[in-house]
Order: sequence, then structure tokens, then C-alpha cells
Amino acid sequence: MQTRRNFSAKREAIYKAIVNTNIHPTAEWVYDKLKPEIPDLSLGTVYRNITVFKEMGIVKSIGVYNGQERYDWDMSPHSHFVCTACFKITDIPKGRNFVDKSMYDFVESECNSEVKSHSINFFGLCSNCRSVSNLTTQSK
Amino acid sequence: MQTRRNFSAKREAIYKAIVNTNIHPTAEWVYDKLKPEIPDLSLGTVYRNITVFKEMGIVKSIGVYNGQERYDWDMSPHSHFVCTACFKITDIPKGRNFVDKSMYDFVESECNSEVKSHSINFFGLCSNCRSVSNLTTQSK
DNA sequence: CTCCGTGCAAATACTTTGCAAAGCG
DNA sequence: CGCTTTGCAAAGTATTTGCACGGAG
Repeated sequence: MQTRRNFSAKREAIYKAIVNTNIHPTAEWVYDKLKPEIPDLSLGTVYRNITVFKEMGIVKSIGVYNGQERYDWDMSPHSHFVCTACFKITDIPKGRNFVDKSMYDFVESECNSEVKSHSINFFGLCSNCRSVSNLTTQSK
Repeated sequence: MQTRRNFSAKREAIYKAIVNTNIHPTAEWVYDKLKPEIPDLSLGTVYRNITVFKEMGIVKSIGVYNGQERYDWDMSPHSHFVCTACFKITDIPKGRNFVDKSMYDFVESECNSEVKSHSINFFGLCSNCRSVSNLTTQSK
């Protein structure tokens, strides 16, 4: 079976741009990345296609940081580290599973709700920003 | 020692509005809540004071949902349940601690970073929205 | 007199949307 | 054709900011 072409050229380019990075990009980053090679791309199209990807379940939002929504192509459950200075977002290697089904059950019974997913984020300074803040500290 | 008055009347009213609810309000909610009793309150003042509270460390942001930032007066570590339909946010009673110091150490070594905090969120349908979706399902 | 807090309106920043045209099967 | 995708610009929404005024010490 050959590769079926589901996507328009632009839709495909936008999806590939997202999949080929691990920076958890913003819409604007995708636009800036593709604009040189696709001069007639518009930012609205990027937003519209990301919405399509979310509806298809192949891209998800991992939250809004510093005023911009960040997206992730990796739909498997994993945690993120968010630098509160430069807003770089890093995947945390999967290790132990903190949150298992029993926790979903607990939340469901406590909140009388239906839990579908969860997120775990760690916040702090990335290696780069930590260096900068060290320099600042030292120069005092 | 008598109660020292640090806050202006409006600042105090804004802080009290936040502290006296568990809905994790938006700035707009605080504004709408106080406007009837403080007719000359402006939304900018609410935003400016919330910024002050965050800097003081007595209020924190728990993220942006449905386009609006949500705030929490409870600075102790706890998780939240977020309804993805109505965006009601519920505190999850503290139970086991999933994330302990060893996890911070793990993230710090893996990401070469300095971890200062973390957040755990659960997403799904609250009891109310679940009822609505059940009705919808049944009526089909 | 000075500083802090504030209303008001303008400015910003991000995202969404209406519409007509272009693309594609 | 008929449905989808798109550029463009305008609109929408949330938040921040400049400025001048006003109140407290």
C-alpha cells in the first residue's frame, strides 16, 4: 500500500516542522521556520492546521507559557521541564510512573469526575539560564 | 502587635476576593465580583494587584485555560482537576506525594537544570459536564 | 511634598474568523 | 463542478502600560 496523501503541501510542511523538533514550538515558530521556503504561507494557516492536528489527535497542546501556546507531537504520556526564564521546554525521560490508574480512580471519586488525562510539569532554570544567573550573582 | 495595614482598600478587597473562593478565579472574575461594591474599580487595577501578589509570593498562577490565567491563593503544593468542558478547576485533596526530592534530583540531573517547583494536573469532565454529556449521548 | 495606588484609554500580543479566490480530485 | 485549503485583513480577547490625578503620611 502506497503512502496515501492526506495532507495538502502546506499542511504536511506544518506537521513535519512540528514533528522534526523537540522544542515544543509555538505557532509563530513554525511560521518563521517555514516562511523562507514557503513565502506565501500565512500565520492563520499555521493556526488553522494546528487546530486540525489537535482534532485528529496527532498533536497536542502542552500549555500556554509566556503568552504563547506550546505544542507537542509526542502523544505518549511524559513530563516536561519548563524553564521559567527562557521558557525552553524539555522532555523528561520516562522513568517511574507516578500517576497510575489508582490515582485516576482517586481523583474521579474525590472530584466525582471523569479523568481522561494528566500532566506533570517541573519548573526552574535550565542549564543555560542557571549559568547566566550564576554570573549575575558572582558579579555582585 | 496590631494588624498592620499594608494594603490599600482596593488591594485588600482584591486579595480577599481571591482568598475567599476556591474556584481559582480569573482577573475578570475578581473584577466582576468586586465591581458592584466598588464601582470605581478598574480591571487594570485588578491585574496590577495580582501581579503584586505574585511578586509577594502570596498568590500564584496555576496556568492559562481557555485563554484566561487562573490564580490560586493556596501556595502549598497540591494538584488540580481541570474540566475540559467548563474549565472549572478543583483542588485535589492531598494524598500520597508522587513527586519527592528524588524526582527533583532526577529531573535536575537529566535536564541539567535547577528545579524549583512542579505541577500536576488532571483533565476530564467534571460531574456537571459529565451529566450533560450523558444526556446528549442518551438523547441520540 | 512625595510616593504609591488608581482610572482611563490606548497599546500590545496572541489567536480566531469572514470572505473571496485558488487548488484539487 | 463541489469540497477543501488558503491569504489576507479585520476582528476578538486577554493583558499590559502611559499618564495624570488623588489620597495618605
